[in-house]
Amino acid sequence: MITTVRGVRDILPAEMPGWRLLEQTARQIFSSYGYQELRTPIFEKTELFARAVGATSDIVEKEMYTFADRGGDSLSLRPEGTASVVRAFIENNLQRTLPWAIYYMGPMFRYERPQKGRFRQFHQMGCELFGAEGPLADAEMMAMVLRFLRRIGVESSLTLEINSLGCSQCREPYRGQLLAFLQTRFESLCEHCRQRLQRNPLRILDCKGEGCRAVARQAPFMKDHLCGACGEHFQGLTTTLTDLQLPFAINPLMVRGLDYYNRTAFEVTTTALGTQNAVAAGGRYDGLVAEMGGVQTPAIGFAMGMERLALLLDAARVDASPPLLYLVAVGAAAGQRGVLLAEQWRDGGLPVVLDPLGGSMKAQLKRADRAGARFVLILGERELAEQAVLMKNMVDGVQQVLGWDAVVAQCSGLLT
RNA sequence: GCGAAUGUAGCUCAGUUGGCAGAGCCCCGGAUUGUGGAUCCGGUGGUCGUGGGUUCGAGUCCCAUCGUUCGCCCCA
Repeated sequence: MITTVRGVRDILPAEMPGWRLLEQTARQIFSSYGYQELRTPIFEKTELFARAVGATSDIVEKEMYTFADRGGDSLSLRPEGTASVVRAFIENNLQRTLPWAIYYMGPMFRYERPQKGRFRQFHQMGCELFGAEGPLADAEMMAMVLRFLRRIGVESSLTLEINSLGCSQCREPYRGQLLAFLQTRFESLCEHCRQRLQRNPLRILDCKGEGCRAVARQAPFMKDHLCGACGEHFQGLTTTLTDLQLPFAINPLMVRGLDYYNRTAFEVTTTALGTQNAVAAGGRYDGLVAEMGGVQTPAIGFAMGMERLALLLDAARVDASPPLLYLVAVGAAAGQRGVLLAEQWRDGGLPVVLDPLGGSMKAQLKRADRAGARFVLILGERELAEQAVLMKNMVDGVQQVLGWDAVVAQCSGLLT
Protein backbone atom coordinates (compact mmCIF):
# COMPACT_ATOMS: atom_id res chain seq x y z
CA MET A 1 0.00 0.00 0.00
CA ILE A 2 1.26 3.45 -0.88
CA THR A 3 0.60 5.89 1.93
CA THR A 4 0.98 9.61 2.47
CA VAL A 5 4.38 10.90 3.45
CA ARG A 6 5.00 11.58 7.09
CA GLY A 7 3.31 14.57 8.61
CA VAL A 8 0.80 15.14 5.80
CA ARG A 9 -2.76 13.90 5.62
CA ASP A 10 -6.03 13.75 3.75
CA ILE A 11 -8.81 16.04 4.85
CA LEU A 12 -11.80 13.75 4.40
CA PRO A 13 -15.32 14.91 3.50
CA ALA A 14 -16.44 14.45 7.10
CA GLU A 15 -14.05 17.20 8.16
CA MET A 16 -14.84 19.58 5.33
CA PRO A 17 -17.84 21.34 6.88
CA GLY A 18 -15.53 22.64 9.59
CA TRP A 19 -12.94 23.75 7.07
CA ARG A 20 -15.58 25.43 4.94
CA LEU A 21 -16.85 27.25 8.01
CA LEU A 22 -13.33 28.53 8.65
CA GLU A 23 -12.78 29.61 5.07
CA GLN A 24 -16.18 31.17 4.51
CA THR A 25 -16.16 33.04 7.81
CA ALA A 26 -12.64 34.29 7.17
CA ARG A 27 -13.45 35.54 3.67
CA GLN A 28 -16.53 37.28 4.95
CA ILE A 29 -14.90 38.98 7.91
CA PHE A 30 -11.62 39.86 6.22
CA SER A 31 -13.37 41.42 3.26
CA SER A 32 -15.71 43.33 5.56
CA TYR A 33 -12.59 44.99 6.99
CA GLY A 34 -11.41 45.89 3.49
CA TYR A 35 -9.01 43.04 2.74
CA GLN A 36 -8.75 41.40 -0.67
CA GLU A 37 -7.55 37.93 -1.49
CA LEU A 38 -4.07 37.33 -2.88
CA ARG A 39 -2.80 33.99 -4.13
CA THR A 40 0.93 33.60 -4.37
CA PRO A 41 2.91 30.61 -5.65
CA ILE A 42 3.39 27.71 -3.31
CA PHE A 43 7.14 27.73 -3.95
CA GLU A 44 9.59 30.57 -4.36
CA LYS A 45 13.30 31.13 -4.66
CA THR A 46 14.93 29.97 -1.46
CA GLU A 47 16.61 33.33 -1.13
CA LEU A 48 13.25 35.03 -0.59
CA PHE A 49 12.59 33.12 2.61
CA ALA A 50 16.20 33.24 3.72
CA ARG A 51 16.15 37.02 3.57
CA ALA A 52 12.61 37.71 4.74
CA VAL A 53 12.23 35.14 7.50
CA GLY A 54 15.86 35.36 8.55
CA ALA A 55 18.78 33.16 7.60
CA THR A 56 19.41 32.21 11.21
CA SER A 57 15.80 31.43 12.08
CA ASP A 58 14.96 27.80 12.80
CA ILE A 59 12.51 27.80 9.93
CA VAL A 60 15.14 28.62 7.34
CA GLU A 61 17.99 26.79 9.00
CA LYS A 62 16.40 23.41 9.32
CA GLU A 63 12.71 23.30 8.46
CA MET A 64 12.39 24.21 4.79
CA TYR A 65 11.66 21.85 1.94
CA THR A 66 14.42 23.05 -0.37
CA PHE A 67 15.32 21.56 -3.73
CA ALA A 68 17.14 22.47 -6.91
CA ASP A 69 15.04 22.72 -10.07
CA ARG A 70 16.30 21.51 -13.42
CA GLY A 71 17.95 24.84 -14.13
CA GLY A 72 19.88 24.65 -10.90
CA ASP A 73 17.99 27.35 -8.99
CA SER A 74 17.42 26.67 -5.31
CA LEU A 75 13.70 26.72 -4.64
CA SER A 76 11.72 26.15 -1.46
CA LEU A 77 8.17 25.26 -0.58
CA ARG A 78 6.82 28.21 1.33
CA PRO A 79 7.15 27.83 5.12
CA GLU A 80 4.95 30.88 5.80
CA GLY A 81 2.96 33.47 3.91
CA THR A 82 4.34 36.90 4.64
CA ALA A 83 7.52 36.68 2.57
CA SER A 84 5.60 36.00 -0.63
CA VAL A 85 3.10 38.75 0.04
CA VAL A 86 5.90 41.25 0.56
CA ARG A 87 7.56 40.02 -2.63
CA ALA A 88 4.31 40.44 -4.55
CA PHE A 89 3.81 43.91 -3.09
CA ILE A 90 7.19 45.04 -4.36
CA GLU A 91 7.24 43.10 -7.62
CA ASN A 92 3.84 44.37 -8.75
CA ASN A 93 4.67 48.00 -7.99
CA LEU A 94 1.89 48.46 -5.51
CA GLN A 95 3.84 50.79 -3.29
CA ARG A 96 2.17 53.93 -4.60
CA THR A 97 -1.38 52.74 -4.03
CA LEU A 98 -1.49 52.37 -0.28
CA PRO A 99 -3.07 50.99 1.71
CA TRP A 100 -2.72 47.47 0.42
CA ALA A 101 -4.79 45.08 2.52
CA ILE A 102 -4.43 41.43 1.65
CA TYR A 103 -5.63 38.11 2.92
CA TYR A 104 -4.47 34.68 1.86
CA MET A 105 -5.15 31.08 2.74
CA GLY A 106 -3.41 27.90 1.73
CA PRO A 107 -0.86 25.23 2.50
CA MET A 108 2.54 25.87 4.07
CA PHE A 109 5.38 23.40 4.51
CA ARG A 110 7.85 22.86 7.29
CA TYR A 111 10.04 19.85 7.88
CA GLU A 112 9.25 19.38 11.57
CA ARG A 113 8.53 16.44 13.81
CA PRO A 114 4.78 15.90 13.47
CA GLN A 115 2.61 16.15 16.55
CA LYS A 116 -0.98 16.90 17.39
CA GLY A 117 -1.74 20.21 15.70
CA ARG A 118 1.61 20.24 13.93
CA PHE A 119 2.08 18.93 10.42
CA ARG A 120 4.61 19.11 7.63
CA GLN A 121 1.96 20.36 5.27
CA PHE A 122 -0.37 22.61 7.18
CA HIS A 123 -2.70 25.45 6.29
CA GLN A 124 -2.70 29.06 7.27
CA MET A 125 -5.03 31.96 6.75
CA GLY A 126 -3.55 35.36 7.23
CA CYS A 127 -3.78 39.07 6.55
CA GLU A 128 -1.18 41.68 5.74
CA LEU A 129 -1.74 45.42 5.81
CA PHE A 130 0.77 47.71 4.11
CA GLY A 131 1.01 51.44 4.69
CA ALA A 132 -0.52 51.93 8.13
CA GLU A 133 1.97 53.13 10.70
CA GLY A 134 0.04 53.89 13.86
CA PRO A 135 -1.17 51.61 16.64
CA LEU A 136 -4.79 51.94 15.56
CA ALA A 137 -4.08 49.54 12.72
CA ASP A 138 -2.53 47.08 15.15
CA ALA A 139 -5.53 47.21 17.45
CA GLU A 140 -8.03 46.94 14.63
CA MET A 141 -6.27 43.89 13.24
CA MET A 142 -6.48 42.20 16.62
CA ALA A 143 -10.14 43.14 16.83
CA MET A 144 -10.65 41.45 13.48
CA VAL A 145 -8.89 38.28 14.61
CA LEU A 146 -10.96 38.14 17.78
CA ARG A 147 -14.15 38.81 15.85
CA PHE A 148 -13.33 35.90 13.60
CA LEU A 149 -12.62 33.60 16.54
CA ARG A 150 -15.82 34.70 18.24
CA ARG A 151 -17.82 34.05 15.05
CA ILE A 152 -16.57 30.49 14.69
CA GLY A 153 -17.33 29.91 18.34
CA VAL A 154 -13.92 29.19 19.82
CA GLU A 155 -13.15 32.49 21.50
CA SER A 156 -13.90 31.35 25.04
CA SER A 157 -10.89 29.04 25.25
CA LEU A 158 -8.43 31.62 23.96
CA THR A 159 -6.32 34.46 25.27
CA LEU A 160 -4.74 37.39 23.45
CA GLU A 161 -1.20 38.27 24.45
CA ILE A 162 0.74 41.27 23.25
CA ASN A 163 4.22 42.63 23.59
CA SER A 164 6.49 45.17 21.98
CA LEU A 165 9.76 44.09 20.42
CA GLY A 166 11.02 47.62 19.96
CA CYS A 167 12.75 48.82 16.82
CA SER A 168 16.26 49.00 15.47
CA GLN A 169 16.79 52.14 17.61
CA CYS A 170 16.00 50.60 20.96
CA ARG A 171 16.54 46.88 20.45
CA GLU A 172 20.33 47.01 20.19
CA PRO A 173 20.92 48.84 23.49
CA TYR A 174 18.37 46.57 25.17
CA ARG A 175 20.00 43.51 23.71
CA GLY A 176 23.26 44.60 25.30
CA GLN A 177 21.60 45.03 28.69
CA LEU A 178 19.87 41.68 28.42
CA LEU A 179 23.05 39.96 27.40
CA ALA A 180 24.92 41.46 30.33
CA PHE A 181 22.21 40.29 32.70
CA LEU A 182 22.05 36.79 31.25
CA GLN A 183 25.78 36.39 31.52
CA THR A 184 25.51 36.89 35.26
CA ARG A 185 23.00 34.02 35.38
CA PHE A 186 24.83 31.78 32.94
CA GLU A 187 24.85 28.88 35.41
CA SER A 188 21.05 28.79 35.60
CA LEU A 189 20.49 28.52 31.86
CA CYS A 190 19.84 25.30 30.00
CA GLU A 191 22.45 23.98 27.64
CA HIS A 192 20.61 25.15 24.56
CA CYS A 193 20.23 28.67 25.88
CA ARG A 194 23.88 28.86 26.80
CA GLN A 195 24.68 28.16 23.19
CA ARG A 196 22.37 30.80 21.81
CA LEU A 197 23.34 33.41 24.37
CA GLN A 198 25.48 35.39 21.95
CA ARG A 199 23.56 34.70 18.78
CA ASN A 200 20.00 35.35 19.86
CA PRO A 201 19.66 36.24 23.54
CA LEU A 202 16.05 37.42 23.10
CA ARG A 203 14.90 33.89 22.43
CA ILE A 204 16.07 32.83 25.86
CA LEU A 205 13.14 34.80 27.27
CA ASP A 206 10.88 32.38 25.45
CA CYS A 207 12.54 29.19 26.74
CA LYS A 208 10.27 26.85 28.66
CA GLY A 209 12.95 25.30 30.81
CA GLU A 210 12.54 25.75 34.57
CA GLY A 211 15.83 27.52 35.18
CA CYS A 212 15.55 29.74 32.12
CA ARG A 213 12.02 30.79 33.00
CA ALA A 214 13.12 31.87 36.46
CA VAL A 215 15.97 33.87 34.97
CA ALA A 216 13.69 35.37 32.32
CA ARG A 217 11.24 36.66 34.90
CA GLN A 218 13.98 38.74 36.51
CA ALA A 219 15.53 39.87 33.25
CA PRO A 220 15.11 43.40 31.94
CA PHE A 221 12.07 43.55 29.67
CA MET A 222 12.06 45.03 26.19
CA LYS A 223 8.83 46.83 26.90
CA ASP A 224 10.54 48.76 29.73
CA HIS A 225 13.36 49.88 27.47
CA LEU A 226 11.49 51.12 24.44
CA CYS A 227 12.54 54.33 22.74
CA GLY A 228 10.14 57.24 22.84
CA ALA A 229 8.38 56.44 19.59
CA CYS A 230 8.06 52.73 20.35
CA GLY A 231 6.80 53.44 23.85
CA GLU A 232 4.19 55.76 22.48
CA HIS A 233 3.15 53.18 19.92
CA PHE A 234 2.75 50.48 22.53
CA GLN A 235 0.87 52.83 24.82
CA GLY A 236 -1.45 53.71 21.95
CA LEU A 237 -2.08 50.06 21.29
CA THR A 238 -3.03 49.17 24.85
CA THR A 239 -5.24 52.24 25.12
CA THR A 240 -7.09 51.37 21.93
CA LEU A 241 -7.51 47.71 22.90
CA THR A 242 -8.98 48.89 26.19
CA ASP A 243 -11.31 51.30 24.39
CA LEU A 244 -12.41 48.43 22.17
CA GLN A 245 -13.04 46.36 25.30
CA LEU A 246 -10.84 43.57 24.03
CA PRO A 247 -9.38 41.45 26.81
CA PHE A 248 -5.61 41.14 26.46
CA ALA A 249 -2.57 40.36 28.54
CA ILE A 250 0.88 41.88 28.21
CA ASN A 251 3.44 39.13 28.00
CA PRO A 252 6.85 40.75 28.29
CA LEU A 253 8.50 37.39 27.57
CA MET A 254 6.86 36.85 24.19
CA VAL A 255 9.38 36.81 21.37
CA ARG A 256 8.51 35.90 17.83
CA GLY A 257 10.46 33.23 16.00
CA LEU A 258 10.64 35.12 12.75
CA ASP A 259 13.29 37.78 12.48
CA TYR A 260 11.34 40.44 10.67
CA TYR A 261 9.10 41.63 13.48
CA ASN A 262 9.43 44.98 15.25
CA ARG A 263 7.26 46.83 17.75
CA THR A 264 3.92 45.07 18.11
CA ALA A 265 3.85 41.30 18.47
CA PHE A 266 0.72 39.39 19.35
CA GLU A 267 -0.38 35.85 19.80
CA VAL A 268 -3.66 34.08 20.46
CA THR A 269 -3.12 30.92 22.45
CA THR A 270 -5.21 28.03 23.69
CA THR A 271 -4.76 25.48 26.42
CA ALA A 272 -6.67 22.85 24.46
CA LEU A 273 -3.91 21.69 22.12
CA GLY A 274 -1.03 20.76 24.36
CA THR A 275 2.30 22.31 23.46
CA GLN A 276 1.05 23.55 20.13
CA ASN A 277 -0.74 26.39 21.87
CA ALA A 278 -0.53 29.14 19.26
CA VAL A 279 -3.67 29.48 17.19
CA ALA A 280 -2.96 32.84 15.64
CA ALA A 281 0.08 35.06 15.76
CA GLY A 282 1.39 38.13 14.10
CA GLY A 283 3.06 41.44 14.44
CA ARG A 284 4.44 44.52 12.84
CA TYR A 285 7.28 44.41 10.34
CA ASP A 286 7.97 47.99 9.36
CA GLY A 287 11.44 47.32 8.03
CA LEU A 288 10.86 44.26 5.88
CA VAL A 289 9.67 45.87 2.66
CA ALA A 290 12.71 48.14 2.53
CA GLU A 291 14.98 45.27 3.45
CA MET A 292 13.59 43.28 0.55
CA GLY A 293 14.38 46.05 -1.88
CA GLY A 294 11.15 48.04 -1.80
CA VAL A 295 10.33 51.53 -0.65
CA GLN A 296 10.22 51.84 3.13
CA THR A 297 6.63 50.90 4.01
CA PRO A 298 5.20 50.11 7.43
CA ALA A 299 3.28 46.85 7.59
CA ILE A 300 1.57 44.48 9.98
CA GLY A 301 0.13 41.03 9.60
CA PHE A 302 -0.87 37.78 11.22
CA ALA A 303 -1.51 34.15 10.39
CA MET A 304 -3.82 31.54 11.85
CA GLY A 305 -3.28 27.80 11.81
CA MET A 306 -6.26 26.13 10.20
CA GLU A 307 -5.62 22.62 11.50
CA ARG A 308 -5.48 24.01 15.01
CA LEU A 309 -8.67 25.99 14.54
CA ALA A 310 -10.38 22.92 13.10
CA LEU A 311 -9.37 20.95 16.18
CA LEU A 312 -11.04 23.57 18.37
CA LEU A 313 -14.30 23.58 16.45
CA ASP A 314 -17.26 21.79 17.90
CA ALA A 315 -17.69 19.09 15.28
CA ALA A 316 -21.37 18.60 16.03
CA ARG A 317 -22.11 22.22 15.30
CA VAL A 318 -21.24 22.09 11.63
CA ASP A 319 -23.87 21.15 9.07
CA ALA A 320 -23.37 18.55 6.38
CA SER A 321 -25.91 19.80 3.78
CA PRO A 322 -27.83 16.54 3.17
CA PRO A 323 -29.66 15.90 -0.10
CA LEU A 324 -33.12 17.36 -0.56
CA LEU A 325 -34.33 14.93 -3.22
CA TYR A 326 -33.05 11.36 -3.49
CA LEU A 327 -34.18 9.31 -6.47
CA VAL A 328 -34.63 5.59 -5.89
CA ALA A 329 -35.08 3.64 -9.13
CA VAL A 330 -35.78 -0.07 -8.76
CA GLY A 331 -35.01 -2.39 -11.65
CA ALA A 332 -33.16 -1.99 -14.93
CA ALA A 333 -35.92 -0.23 -16.85
CA ALA A 334 -36.55 2.24 -14.03
CA GLY A 335 -32.83 2.83 -13.75
CA GLN A 336 -32.62 3.73 -17.43
CA ARG A 337 -35.52 6.13 -17.11
CA GLY A 338 -34.27 7.48 -13.78
CA VAL A 339 -31.06 8.88 -15.25
CA LEU A 340 -33.08 10.79 -17.83
CA LEU A 341 -35.64 12.04 -15.33
CA ALA A 342 -32.97 13.19 -12.88
CA GLU A 343 -31.32 15.28 -15.61
CA GLN A 344 -34.69 16.67 -16.66
CA TRP A 345 -35.49 17.74 -13.11
CA ARG A 346 -32.03 19.23 -12.65
CA ASP A 347 -32.69 21.23 -15.83
CA GLY A 348 -35.68 22.53 -13.92
CA GLY A 349 -33.44 23.69 -11.11
CA LEU A 350 -33.86 20.86 -8.60
CA PRO A 351 -30.98 19.24 -6.75
CA VAL A 352 -31.43 15.51 -7.29
CA VAL A 353 -29.22 12.75 -5.93
CA LEU A 354 -29.63 9.52 -7.87
CA ASP A 355 -28.81 6.45 -5.84
CA PRO A 356 -25.58 5.32 -7.48
CA LEU A 357 -25.61 1.68 -6.40
CA GLY A 358 -29.15 0.55 -7.23
CA GLY A 359 -30.34 -2.78 -5.90
CA SER A 360 -33.43 -3.40 -3.84
CA MET A 361 -35.74 -0.62 -2.79
CA LYS A 362 -34.97 -1.45 0.80
CA ALA A 363 -31.25 -1.03 0.27
CA GLN A 364 -31.69 2.22 -1.61
CA LEU A 365 -34.03 3.67 0.99
CA LYS A 366 -31.53 2.76 3.65
CA ARG A 367 -28.84 4.70 1.84
CA ALA A 368 -31.23 7.62 1.35
CA ASP A 369 -31.89 7.65 5.08
CA ARG A 370 -28.21 7.44 5.89
CA ALA A 371 -27.46 10.32 3.58
CA GLY A 372 -30.06 12.34 5.46
CA ALA A 373 -32.35 12.85 2.46
CA ARG A 374 -35.48 14.86 3.21
CA PHE A 375 -37.55 13.46 0.35
CA VAL A 376 -37.21 10.27 -1.65
CA LEU A 377 -38.65 9.92 -5.14
CA ILE A 378 -39.44 6.26 -5.73
CA LEU A 379 -39.51 4.97 -9.30
CA GLY A 380 -40.60 1.34 -9.44
CA GLU A 381 -42.43 -0.79 -11.97
CA ARG A 382 -45.84 0.66 -11.13
CA GLU A 383 -44.63 4.26 -11.27
CA LEU A 384 -42.79 3.57 -14.52
CA ALA A 385 -46.02 2.36 -16.10
CA GLU A 386 -47.92 5.40 -14.84
CA GLN A 387 -45.19 7.90 -15.74
CA ALA A 388 -45.13 8.95 -12.10
CA VAL A 389 -43.00 8.81 -8.98
CA LEU A 390 -43.93 8.17 -5.39
CA MET A 391 -42.65 11.07 -3.30
CA LYS A 392 -41.95 10.11 0.28
CA ASN A 393 -41.31 12.52 3.11
CA MET A 394 -38.57 10.84 5.13
CA VAL A 395 -39.42 12.67 8.31
CA ASP A 396 -43.10 11.77 8.69
CA GLY A 397 -43.32 8.97 6.12
CA VAL A 398 -46.18 10.59 4.17
CA GLN A 399 -46.24 9.63 0.48
CA GLN A 400 -47.90 11.06 -2.58
CA VAL A 401 -47.94 10.17 -6.28
CA LEU A 402 -46.54 12.78 -8.65
CA GLY A 403 -46.53 12.76 -12.45
CA TRP A 404 -43.07 13.14 -13.95
CA ASP A 405 -43.99 16.52 -15.38
CA ALA A 406 -45.29 17.75 -12.03
CA VAL A 407 -42.08 17.10 -10.06
CA VAL A 408 -40.35 20.38 -10.82
CA ALA A 409 -43.41 22.48 -10.04
CA GLN A 410 -44.18 20.53 -6.86
CA CYS A 411 -40.66 20.43 -5.48
CA SER A 412 -39.46 23.91 -6.36
CA GLY A 413 -41.33 25.18 -3.34
CA LEU A 414 -39.11 23.07 -1.10
CA LEU A 415 -36.04 25.06 -2.10
CA THR A 416 -35.26 27.90 0.24
C1' G B 1 17.28 16.41 15.55
C1' C B 2 16.62 14.07 21.02
C1' G B 3 13.59 11.17 24.80
C1' A B 4 9.15 8.12 25.79
C1' A B 5 4.59 5.48 24.78
C1' U B 6 1.85 3.02 21.18
C1' G B 7 0.20 0.08 16.57
C1' U B 8 -5.02 -6.35 16.65
C1' A B 9 -11.66 -5.96 11.64
C1' G B 10 -13.86 0.33 8.38
C1' C B 11 -14.17 2.60 13.94
C1' U B 12 -13.41 1.94 19.52
C1' C B 13 -10.90 -1.77 21.94
C1' A B 14 -10.21 -6.94 24.65
C1' G B 15 -6.73 -10.99 23.93
C1' U B 16 -4.15 -14.44 30.85
C1' U B 17 2.70 -17.89 32.18
C1' G B 18 3.90 -18.07 24.32
C1' G B 19 -1.00 -22.81 22.64
C1' C B 20 -7.54 -22.58 17.41
C1' A B 21 -7.63 -14.18 16.64
C1' G B 22 -12.44 -11.94 19.75
C1' A B 23 -16.41 -8.11 21.36
C1' G B 24 -19.25 -3.70 20.58
C1' C B 25 -20.35 -0.28 16.80
C1' C B 26 -20.44 0.07 11.38
C1' C B 27 -21.57 -2.60 6.86
C1' C B 28 -24.52 -6.60 4.11
C1' G B 29 -28.81 -9.98 4.14
C1' G B 30 -33.38 -11.86 6.40
C1' A B 31 -37.86 -11.42 9.68
C1' U B 32 -41.49 -7.57 5.95
C1' U B 33 -41.89 -11.45 -2.28
C1' G B 34 -42.52 -2.48 -3.17
C1' U B 35 -40.49 1.12 1.72
C1' G B 36 -35.50 3.88 5.66
C1' G B 37 -35.06 4.66 11.18
C1' A B 38 -36.65 0.84 16.49
C1' U B 39 -36.25 -4.63 17.67
C1' C B 40 -34.76 -9.69 16.71
C1' C B 41 -31.92 -13.38 13.71
C1' G B 42 -27.92 -14.43 10.46
C1' G B 43 -23.55 -13.02 7.65
C1' U B 44 -19.11 -10.52 5.30
C1' G B 45 -14.78 -8.51 7.00
C1' G B 46 -7.77 -9.65 9.79
C1' U B 47 -0.61 -10.24 6.05
C1' C B 48 -2.31 -8.89 14.51
C1' G B 49 1.83 -1.85 10.97
C1' U B 50 6.21 -4.02 8.11
C1' G B 51 10.79 -7.08 7.91
C1' G B 52 13.91 -10.27 10.46
C1' G B 53 15.08 -13.40 14.91
C1' U B 54 14.14 -16.91 19.26
C1' U B 55 10.78 -21.24 19.73
C1' C B 56 7.79 -27.56 18.36
C1' G B 57 4.60 -23.21 18.28
C1' A B 58 4.73 -15.76 18.41
C1' G B 59 -0.81 -11.01 18.48
C1' U B 60 2.23 -12.17 23.02
C1' C B 61 9.45 -12.51 23.74
C1' C B 62 14.00 -10.00 21.05
C1' C B 63 16.05 -6.68 17.05
C1' A B 64 15.24 -3.36 13.13
C1' U B 65 11.98 -0.27 10.44
C1' C B 66 7.55 2.74 9.35
C1' G B 67 3.23 5.39 11.20
C1' U B 68 0.75 7.81 15.23
C1' U B 69 0.74 10.15 20.05
C1' C B 70 3.22 12.68 24.28
C1' G B 71 7.49 15.55 26.06
C1' C B 72 11.98 18.48 24.28
C1' C B 73 12.83 21.76 20.27
C1' C B 74 10.10 24.91 17.21
C1' C B 75 5.82 27.20 15.79
C1' A B 76 0.18 28.41 13.11
